[in-house]
Amino acid sequence: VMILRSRFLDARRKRRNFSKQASEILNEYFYSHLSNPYPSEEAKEELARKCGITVSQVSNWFGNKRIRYKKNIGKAQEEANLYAAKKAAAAFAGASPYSMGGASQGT
Amino acid sequence: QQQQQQLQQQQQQQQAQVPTYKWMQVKRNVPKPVAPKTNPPGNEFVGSAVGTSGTTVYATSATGAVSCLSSGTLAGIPGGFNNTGRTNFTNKQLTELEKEFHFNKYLTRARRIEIASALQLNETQVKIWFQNRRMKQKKRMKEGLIPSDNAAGSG
DNA sequence: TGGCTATGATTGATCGGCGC
DNA sequence: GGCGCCGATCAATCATAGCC
Repeated sequence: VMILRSRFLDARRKRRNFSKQASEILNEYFYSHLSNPYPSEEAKEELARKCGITVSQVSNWFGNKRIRYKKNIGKAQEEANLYAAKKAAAAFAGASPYSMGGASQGT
Repeated sequence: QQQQQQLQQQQQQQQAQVPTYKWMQVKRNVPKPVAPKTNPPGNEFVGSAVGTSGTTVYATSATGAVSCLSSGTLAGIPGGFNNTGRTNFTNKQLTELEKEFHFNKYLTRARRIEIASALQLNETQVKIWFQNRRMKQKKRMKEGLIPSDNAAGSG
């Protein structure tokens, strides 16, 4: 048994949760694109940069998020409402902090 | 493709602000929820012929299931299925596949059959393994890792 | 310190598109 | 019309991080 285990006891072994900031960014994108949470390669790169993680990690995050979200359908998706509220609040402000559509070149 | 963007939230219920979108309903054709019947220790006949059609890789007959894993003997046991249908390759099988992979990243039909037979796996499983392997290598390349088996990680 | 949940990574297998 | 490959994704699982 351990033989099979040892096989990959090197990669997932050590891992760290993404920073709160990173999770925030990812969640913001996810819930602001809840209708189609499939970021393009470019969007992933952008997110990866913002979060300070790799593109693969972004892909993993969205993969996990989508699956886990589906599993929670039926339950109270507080997160969804939470970010929906935040989005609404942001709308009032007159800004769209969750618009990842165009590559905004902040200066 | 844009049309998809306009997905149709048909199941839109009075669900607060969280409607059900198409992607939430996406369901993949799970391989096989394993044989519902009980698998008493004794039957070791492994995966039968690979679906020539290609569509259904797994044995169309539920009896085609193999639960070698239950035996617990991992010393060279052919693909052990899980209760989810996911094949659990043994260390030996993986070793052989890796060796072949180092030899050549792509397999020929003939070679595939040989390996599949030697490892007691379906041709499709071997094919899929190689495909995933190639993708894995590409991914590692992007991360900056050396695909070579000679990974000298100093530090 | 021990149990439970949350979370990131891995991986066999599937989906859709492409070229031969 | 079928087959293999690619790229992305799914779905289940593993193993650890994090909290109480």
